[in-house]
Amino acid sequence: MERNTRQRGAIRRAFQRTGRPLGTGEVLELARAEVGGLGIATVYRNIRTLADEGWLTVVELPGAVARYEIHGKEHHYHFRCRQCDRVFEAPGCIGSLTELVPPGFSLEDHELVLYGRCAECAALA
Amino acid sequence: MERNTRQRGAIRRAFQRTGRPLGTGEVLELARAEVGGLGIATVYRNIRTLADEGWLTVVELPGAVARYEIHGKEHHYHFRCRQCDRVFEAPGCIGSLTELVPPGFSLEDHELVLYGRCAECAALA
DNA sequence: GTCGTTGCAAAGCGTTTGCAGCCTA
DNA sequence: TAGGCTGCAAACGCTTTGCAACGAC
Repeated sequence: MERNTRQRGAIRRAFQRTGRPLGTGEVLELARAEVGGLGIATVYRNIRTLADEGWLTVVELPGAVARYEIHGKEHHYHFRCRQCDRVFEAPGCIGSLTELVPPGFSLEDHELVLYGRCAECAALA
Repeated sequence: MERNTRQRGAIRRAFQRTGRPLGTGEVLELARAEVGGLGIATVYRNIRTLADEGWLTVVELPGAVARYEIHGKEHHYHFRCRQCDRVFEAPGCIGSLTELVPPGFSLEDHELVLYGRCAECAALA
């Protein structure tokens, strides 16, 4: 049976507070503000547990380490900042993709990744 | 100045002969057929060199190791078959994406990955 | 002969696992 | 009290780097 430890609570709150996909390093940093001696192995184990139980969704982007976000959000894409390397959500949905699908292929899903500068980094440049 | 070694030649030919994206392990295996003692570090270094000079293009897909293919293709997206796990090219380009970009963000590039069944697997199902 | 290149081994880096002790239920 | 959970450190797999020897030009 699953237990509610201080560590698991801190990790959950890290996702709830930021509202964007987080990598393990970001989770460790955020959750350590609450639980000082938190170890990276605990972050990995809890992320896996939370993903297995459906509380988290894995966000895999090309050439990047896996990130995770709370499951059950509206349809959205992801925007990856080339400067700070953070990932943000980009709500919305593009139209028909059928003209892109080769003949005979059956389309089930799609993932769109936007690259550029986030508002923070764009303002600094 | 760049030199034409047996190792580099074998690695180039591995790509030319197969005509599809290859990972480092596949390159090592194929090129070792020509150059027995070929080391994995040499494969990595040559792939980087060939990519830097524009002879290779990096193909990165979510949750997969990087692959490389000979440069010079038209603009295209990638279609990944969930059944046979092969990756295909999907020529074309979607229209405006500006309505997806959050306020203050600056869009530089985008990538679209389609998931589903390729013609071959769809026909079998 | 120069100096780019190679193979080996060691070092990184992100992730997983073994283990003894801790703590939630 | 039982056994899930934690932190530490070592193990992992993949990639990069240091280094002395090699070989293309």
